[in-house]
Amino acid sequence: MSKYKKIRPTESELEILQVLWEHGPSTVRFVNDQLNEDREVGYTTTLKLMQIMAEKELANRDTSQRTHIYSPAVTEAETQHNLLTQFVDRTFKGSAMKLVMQALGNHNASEAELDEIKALIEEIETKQKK
Amino acid sequence: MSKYKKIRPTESELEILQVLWEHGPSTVRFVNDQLNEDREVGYTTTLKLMQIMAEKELANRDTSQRTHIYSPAVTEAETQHNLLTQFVDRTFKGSAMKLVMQALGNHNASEAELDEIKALIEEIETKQKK
DNA sequence: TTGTAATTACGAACGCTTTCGTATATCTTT
DNA sequence: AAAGATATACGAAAGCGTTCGTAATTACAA
Repeated sequence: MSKYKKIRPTESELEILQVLWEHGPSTVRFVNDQLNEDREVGYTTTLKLMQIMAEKELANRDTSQRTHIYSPAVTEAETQHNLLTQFVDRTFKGSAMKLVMQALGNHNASEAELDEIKALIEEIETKQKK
Repeated sequence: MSKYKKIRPTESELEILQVLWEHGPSTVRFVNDQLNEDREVGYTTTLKLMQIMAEKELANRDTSQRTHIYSPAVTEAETQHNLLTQFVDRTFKGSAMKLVMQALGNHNASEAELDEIKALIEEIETKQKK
């Protein structure tokens, strides 16, 4: 886990990050349009949030043009990992296994997905054998 | 899933619930003492939170004595399930599998735990076969 | 009984996130 | 060039959770 940084985007920031992760570098206008497919958000609201995200270094912005371009400054994987760790600590008192059991038990998993998990378990076991 | 209710305890409320789940019906004094083993919290702070929790019906309180007794009004399992669902929606866009993969990949799992998961997968597969 | 301790009740303040109104600048269109 | 559209900047307010001071009440002890 390369550099240490506690990435803790808020709920709104996470929504925006998800747009950036999915679509790559984007304008405020574009992000706002995406958000508005789910719920109504004012343009300046999104703008403000993205400006804050730039300050916090959750996003980078290119201000060379009049219309600024924002890109994610954190990866989806590391953010998910951080949020997950935090969530597990809080809700499951640190027991990731309890969480996995809950998740597996409560959500419908396809055969393919279960196979994926089995493969992952195999892999972990192989590593541990050494 | 018996009654529908969106259980969304805040972080502080969750801490208190965890004390109630672990120790059963408790006084504010007791809960506050427990919390103070981890971090400093004022007595009236805890009191206030627990009063709010009673209002929100996250906890029940018995006011028949001068010193009120609080008990959890929600179970640990259903609360974890709700928080997990919400978290998965937010952070993994609803893909519980992605979450499981992250959790499995990033945390050290013992052989026994992996066996447990394999057993659970077996069980799910058997059910689906039908 | 009088004072001390413990408990509940209440309200206010603080911090953080979110929302948005308004001002200003820049581009586009006519 | 003027008008309208679009962008950023800024500040303030609203909402929510958390914290705590203070008052009022009840129990206990001297």
